[in-house]
Amino acid sequence: MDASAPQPRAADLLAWYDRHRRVLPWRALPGERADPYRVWVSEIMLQQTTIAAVKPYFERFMARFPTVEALAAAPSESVMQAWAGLGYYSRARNLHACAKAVADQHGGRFPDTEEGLRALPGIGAYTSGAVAAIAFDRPAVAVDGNVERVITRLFAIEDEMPSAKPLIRERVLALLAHDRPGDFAQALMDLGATICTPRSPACGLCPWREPCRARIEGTQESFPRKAVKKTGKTRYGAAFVAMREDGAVLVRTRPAKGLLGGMVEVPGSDWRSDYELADALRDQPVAARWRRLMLPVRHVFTHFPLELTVFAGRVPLEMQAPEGMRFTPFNRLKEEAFPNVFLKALEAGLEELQRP
DNA sequence: TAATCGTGGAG
DNA sequence: TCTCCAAGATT
Repeated sequence: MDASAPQPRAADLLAWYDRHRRVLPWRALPGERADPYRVWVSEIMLQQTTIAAVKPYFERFMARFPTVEALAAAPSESVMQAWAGLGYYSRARNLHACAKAVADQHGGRFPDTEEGLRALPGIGAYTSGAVAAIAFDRPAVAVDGNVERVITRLFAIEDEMPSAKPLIRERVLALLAHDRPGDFAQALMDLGATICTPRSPACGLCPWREPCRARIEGTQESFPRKAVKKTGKTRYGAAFVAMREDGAVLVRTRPAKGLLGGMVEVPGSDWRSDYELADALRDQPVAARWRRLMLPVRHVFTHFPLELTVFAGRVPLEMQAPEGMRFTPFNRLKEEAFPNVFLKALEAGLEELQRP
């Protein structure tokens, strides 16, 4: 052990935070009280999602659903549409369920303890701690990817993720600034996001550069330790863009659970690694003279890549939508809760139909 | 414990 | 082009 290395102190982190804290739409200014509703919505949106991607969604969401009561009273289609494009759609379903629980069972006020928050849908170990600390200034720890990186470097924790999680929590709890728990939680995340970055961390600017074991040993970028994860096999499928003579397009809503659950799609086949394109017409939603697009739509999900072959066709005005499907007027397509993969397919299909 | 679950940007 | 990964939760 190197006896000359000092122990990390929360006070040094907070002093850095007071000078360098980021200004964010959901974050209260110094001295202001945080709004639990805004904090909660932001924390759900920020799960596995970058700040840059969240910002426009957050602003639109707040304008559309200003309070937890407004969100609870909204139809689910409206909530899913507001979330469309942001990904991980179970978050939106759980968010809506959580708003209803808060409105109906908690009088419109969020529980102000980690345990109370943890019992709500979509709120797990991280988010319960984050909301408790940030919105209610409770002495709770919020361990996200930033904190995992900062702490594993600070103490040179060799255990692979996610096995190291209990030890990380323990270390954060020992460091916690009990006089400023909310600021401490946000400071730890700001440090990870701006200084203690995954690659090329700015150790020279870090308030914890002296006590950091990894920096002392020169192994910063090797933390946190984690196993390499392998990507799944490519899946293939067909999607059909059927446009009626008046411009309306055939769509349907996906089942509530599973991949892209509760979102809207253009009809298509299952997605399988052994899908045979030669049999694609078996999967057509309605009979039509389909034009097959030469360039497939490529899309990458977390656990597998997808290649979607798009078929585009015109159908007569009197065509009835099959059971479970509907025609959406062209000028209302933008109001449908399409995930990006189906926006890509739709765009490709519509472009094809414009050609002579 | 290990899968599942989106998307876009950075290097 | 490819890999990583971003304020994770659920099953």
